[in-house]
Amino acid sequence: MSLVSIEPQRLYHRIAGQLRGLILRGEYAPGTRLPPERDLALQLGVSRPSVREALIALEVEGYVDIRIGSGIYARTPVTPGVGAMLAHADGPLELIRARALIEPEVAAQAAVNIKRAQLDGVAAAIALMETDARGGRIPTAGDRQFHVRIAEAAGNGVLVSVVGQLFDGRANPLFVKLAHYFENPKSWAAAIREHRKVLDALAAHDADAARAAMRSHMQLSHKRFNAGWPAAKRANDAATGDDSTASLRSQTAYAAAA
Amino acid sequence: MSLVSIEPQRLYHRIAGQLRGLILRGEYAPGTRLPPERDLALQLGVSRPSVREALIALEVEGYVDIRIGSGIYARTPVTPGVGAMLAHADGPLELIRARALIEPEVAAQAAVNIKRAQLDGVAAAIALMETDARGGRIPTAGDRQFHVRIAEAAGNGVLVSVVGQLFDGRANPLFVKLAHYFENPKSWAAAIREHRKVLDALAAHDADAARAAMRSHMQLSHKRFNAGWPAAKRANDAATGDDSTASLRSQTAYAAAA
DNA sequence: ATTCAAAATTGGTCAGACCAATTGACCAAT
DNA sequence: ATTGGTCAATTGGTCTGACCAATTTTGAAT
Repeated sequence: MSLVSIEPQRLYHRIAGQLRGLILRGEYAPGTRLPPERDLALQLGVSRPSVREALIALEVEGYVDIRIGSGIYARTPVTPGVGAMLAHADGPLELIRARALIEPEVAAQAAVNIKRAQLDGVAAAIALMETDARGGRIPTAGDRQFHVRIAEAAGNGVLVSVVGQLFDGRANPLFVKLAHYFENPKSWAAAIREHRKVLDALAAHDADAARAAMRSHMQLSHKRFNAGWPAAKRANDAATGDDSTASLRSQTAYAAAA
Repeated sequence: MSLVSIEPQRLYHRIAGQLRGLILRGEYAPGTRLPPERDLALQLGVSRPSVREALIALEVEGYVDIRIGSGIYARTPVTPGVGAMLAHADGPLELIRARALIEPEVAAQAAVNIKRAQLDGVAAAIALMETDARGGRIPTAGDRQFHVRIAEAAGNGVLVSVVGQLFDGRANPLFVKLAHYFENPKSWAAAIREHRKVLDALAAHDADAARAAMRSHMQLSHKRFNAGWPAAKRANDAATGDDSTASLRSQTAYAAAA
């Protein structure tokens, strides 16, 4: 069951990925206007309908506002509840520790309930990560799908919501700005390997194995982030001219924006 | 301020709305295939690009899976957001089941980290419940304190937020309206007894015992609610003049509002 | 300097075409 | 009978080019 179907990348998805990255990275700051559809198509070397499809996806996700006759405006998506969570949060590491506590139990529950179609859905999420990673893109979409679909398989909508919200904690500016210290082809490859272990346990309906695999994945994730954290923290402090309270301030800024 | 700026409904939005309704209403059951894009365009009297834009929006929202060369398949939508957590008929029960999965782990973590002052805080929360209950008041405040303070003792702000949000699910109208079917002096006395068991385990820094005690509390809570549920459901249906399809309708209503 | 209508810009929609992946029918070889 | 391959039909993916509608900008008239 380590074989997963390959999922062809549709153009709109890749375009949306690029633009989403630019927005999260601040190249298109919230409120600013993006280039016109026609220019984007030209710059990206694709047709205007493809750009439009990507923009509609981003609009649904809340990353842009589209105003007829005026233009496309960047936005930072507001996921309900996340702001409140991160108001207390001490950064990405705390977020991951919380997930490390919750998601293994979710996976264990999912292992019991999961249906064939849901298993395929999880496999597809991993496949999406692979194609994105192989294409040099950050496979966040597939990563989110993986975790959320497992929560769905657990058969509890509340858990789906919680897992989704926790994942979306990545949208936190501090997290995003420092992401490239942790996210690289090697770390993503490791994450994909760990995901596959979870999938195997789910396929075997082995709750204990699923719990262990997910816990391992979270702990290794924590380790990866932790390794890059000091450097990232230094860079962040230097960039903001701030001292040790950097994380607190940017948290406040986020809460105010939300 | 009864004037509201009219947002020009873009075509793809209206198309997506129709299709979303059909999927939620079961006309396109999950897993079944929708008509080809070309047919949809014909039936709706719009162009194929517009249909495609609608489908991409629905795909991002999770209502359909699009498979190249094969077709468009309806999917059971994911319901994000805290408010959406309780959009199901067995909302309160599902909420408790989610807490039963998460909070035992939180308690186990808290047992390891908890400090003397925090222990006193948890004890105070139980005391508050007692005085409220003895005075004939509903001891929700102390109940919330109990659960949130344990999360605080776990030393993770994200968990504090999650536990708090889940507890506040009680604020849901459906939950509130039916609460008096489950909440009575006897059930509160039982809850207080169970809380005290958790407190003992925390004081002993016994993670396993804390996990077990919290799990037991949640399971018994679930049992109490479950026992009163049929009667509550009947009363609710009668009050709303509804029949057995109440749950389905309220789901649809929610989705339409969102 | 202000006003306001024309022009330019920009998103919204459409039509038709061709490509690519999937599917199913049919046939040949084992 | 089963397996494997081929081919045509189906279906989604993308592109080109065009025109419409709303907004913004421009610039002339006042």
